[in-house]
Amino acid sequence: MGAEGGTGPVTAPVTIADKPEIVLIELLFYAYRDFVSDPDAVLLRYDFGRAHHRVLHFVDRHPGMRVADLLDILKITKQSLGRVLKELIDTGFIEQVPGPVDRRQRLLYPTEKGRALSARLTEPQARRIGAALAALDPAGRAGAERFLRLMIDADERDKVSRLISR
Amino acid sequence: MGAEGGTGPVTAPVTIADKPEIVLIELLFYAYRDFVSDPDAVLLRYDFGRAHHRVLHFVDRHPGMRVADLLDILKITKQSLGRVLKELIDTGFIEQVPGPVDRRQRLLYPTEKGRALSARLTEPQARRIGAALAALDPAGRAGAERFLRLMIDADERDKVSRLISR
DNA sequence: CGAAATATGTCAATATGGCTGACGTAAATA
DNA sequence: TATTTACGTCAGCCATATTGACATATTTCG
Repeated sequence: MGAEGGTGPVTAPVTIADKPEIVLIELLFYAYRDFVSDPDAVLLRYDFGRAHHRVLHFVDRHPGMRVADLLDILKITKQSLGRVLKELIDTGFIEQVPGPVDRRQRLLYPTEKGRALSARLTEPQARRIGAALAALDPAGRAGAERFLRLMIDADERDKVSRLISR
Repeated sequence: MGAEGGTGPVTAPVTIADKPEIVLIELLFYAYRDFVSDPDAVLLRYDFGRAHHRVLHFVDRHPGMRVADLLDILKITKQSLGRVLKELIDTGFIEQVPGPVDRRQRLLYPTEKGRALSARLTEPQARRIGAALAALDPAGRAGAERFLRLMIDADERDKVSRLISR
C-alpha cells in the first residue's frame, strides 16, 4: 500500500456511504443541541440553569414523586440533585411533603409558581415539536416516536413508557 | 376555586392529553440520555470525556476542517475547545496542518490512531441506531430523520444538511 | 424488641466542561 | 501601511457532575 507509512494526517472523510448510521448519530447531536437551548433565555432571568429545568419539569409532570424516582430518571447522584433541588425549594417552585404512608419519603410537588414556570419553559420546546409534527404525516410521526423509544436502553423502555403515558 | 387559596403543592399531574408535545419532549431527553452514554466506557480508558468524543468525531468526519468550523458546529467558545483539542493533539489523535492557501488557518485532521478511536466510539452508537432503523419501515425511518432535522434551528438546517450529506 | 435495611440529607473534595475578558501573533486584506 | 482575521493563551470563574463518608429518621425483618 502507498508510501505514507507514518501516522500522518488522514485526509479521507468518513462518508455516509461508509456508515449510514452516522446521519442519525449526527442529527441527534444537532437536534438536541438546539432543542435544549430553547428555554435558556427564560432560565437566565431566574438565575437557573438547565439542571433546574430538568428537575422542575419532572416534578411538575409527576407531582408527589419520590426523590429516588427523580434520581432514577435523571441518572445523577443525590448530591448533584441536592443543590439544584434545594434552590428550587428555597425559591418556592417546589415543595416537599412527608410521605403519608412511608414518612421517610419526602414527596416532591410543584407549587403554583413552579407549575407556571414549568409551563413557560415547556412552551418554546412544545412549539418546536408541534411545528415538526405538523410537517409530518401520521406514519412519519409514528416513526419519529418509535425511533426515539428505541434509542432508550432496552431495560429502561417499559419504565419510561409507563412514566410518559400517564 | 375551592378553599385552597395558598400556594400549596399542586397535585394534579400534567398529562399528555393537556400537552401532547410532552411525549416527544421527554422522549428526546430519555433518548439522548442513554444514547450519549454508550461510548463512556471506552472514553474512560483513554482518560477522555464526552467533549473529547465530540471533537474527535467531527474532526474525523470532516478532515481538514478549520477550527472556526468546529466551533460553529459545537457552539462553544474557542477557550473551551482549546483544552480538549490540545489534549487530543498531545496524545496523537488529532493533527494540525497549516492551511495551504491561508496560512493563518490550522486545519484539523485525525491521525490513523484518531480515526481508529473515533470508529470505536461510533460503533456502539451505530449499533443502537442500526437496530432501531431495522425495526422501522421506510416511512418510519424517513419520519425519524425528518423529525430530527426539524428540531434543528431553522437558520442552521441548510448548513447542517450540507455537513451531513458529504 | 432490637438489628438491619431504607429514604433522604449533608459535608468535603474533586473533575469536567463550559464561560468571560484580556492580550498576543501571524498572516491576509483593504 | 493599517486593519481585520484566524487562532492561541492566560487567568479566573461558574455550573454541574462525581466519590466517599457520615447523620437521621423510619420502616422492616428476624
